[in-house]
Amino acid sequence: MPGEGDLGLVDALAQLSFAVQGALGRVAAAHDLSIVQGRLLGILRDRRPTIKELASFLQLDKSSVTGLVDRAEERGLVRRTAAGHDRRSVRVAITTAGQELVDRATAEFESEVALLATDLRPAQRTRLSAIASVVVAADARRRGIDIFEVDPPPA
Amino acid sequence: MPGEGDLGLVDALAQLSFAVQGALGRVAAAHDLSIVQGRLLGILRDRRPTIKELASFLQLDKSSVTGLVDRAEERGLVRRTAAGHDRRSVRVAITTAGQELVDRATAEFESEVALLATDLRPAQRTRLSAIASVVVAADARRRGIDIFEVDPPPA
DNA sequence: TCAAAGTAGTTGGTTTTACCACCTACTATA
DNA sequence: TATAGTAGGTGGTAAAACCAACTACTTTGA
Repeated sequence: MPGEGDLGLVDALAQLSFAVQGALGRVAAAHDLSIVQGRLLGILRDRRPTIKELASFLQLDKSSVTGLVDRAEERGLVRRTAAGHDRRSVRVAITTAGQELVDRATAEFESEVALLATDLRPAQRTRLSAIASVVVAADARRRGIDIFEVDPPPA
Repeated sequence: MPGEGDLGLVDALAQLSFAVQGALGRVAAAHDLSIVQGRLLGILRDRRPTIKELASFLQLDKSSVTGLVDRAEERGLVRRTAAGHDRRSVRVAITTAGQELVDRATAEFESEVALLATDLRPAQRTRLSAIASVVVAADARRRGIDIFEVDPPPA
């Protein structure tokens, strides 16, 4: 039996996701990024995926990822590098400028999350983090994880 | 100290929001809606806001809401009605067709949430719902709630 | 009491970012 | 080695966001 002010799991999750996306959107906009562009940089912090892997992870059409990477590359945030032996394929890596940008944005997002969590007690934060991690893991597994190489040796 | 597989609050919230938005996006797309259009219908389930109130709640420019409502109205999901005495203003109401659509979509979204929550134990679901509700309430308060009339008498 | 200022909503123009269908270049298979 | 398949890109279209300017109405204050 949900307590006073409890929205129920379905509504609470939906509204929570809007609150978090709002925070992400504000932070991204402050750096002239869209949410998806910010997400791209976040992914590239510790990965060098191919276009196809990005498309699968971001749930976008590969031609959308082409455009996404194009725009980030024009701004010098990202670089296309040759992938191993398959000469059709490309790996996307973050540049120093991109790294700096995503670091700044991440710090700002941390402040936004702190604001969102102001009313939570420490134990609740810990629980939220743990439970959300389980949900995220379940979702990744269910979507057929497409876990790509992490931290391959820099070119 | 976060346990094994714990992403930390910041990452866990961000990724959770993407998982939930993905589910919302799939459900919306299955009914030829965007996420925002679905959100509009969700709001209208029990409210008759003005364009301005919608803009503030959805964090959109009012001209964007004009377009959003236009498209929904063209599909017969929504209706503009005269607001009280202020003849500049308009109240947006859901139609029967819109109601049916949002009911179907809501049911599908519930299944998606059930999938996301498969790995959670009952107590964890309860906690997630409660904690998320607190966060959502804090966010609404912080944004300067603009709570609009709920269930005003139908015209 | 009525002119000026303010507000709700729309219009028009622009931009961004998706999508799809198709194309090229390369790789794997029979 | 012809043929299938796959990675990525192109070109065209559409949705949805923004801003600035406009209309119609309401509020204010001299």
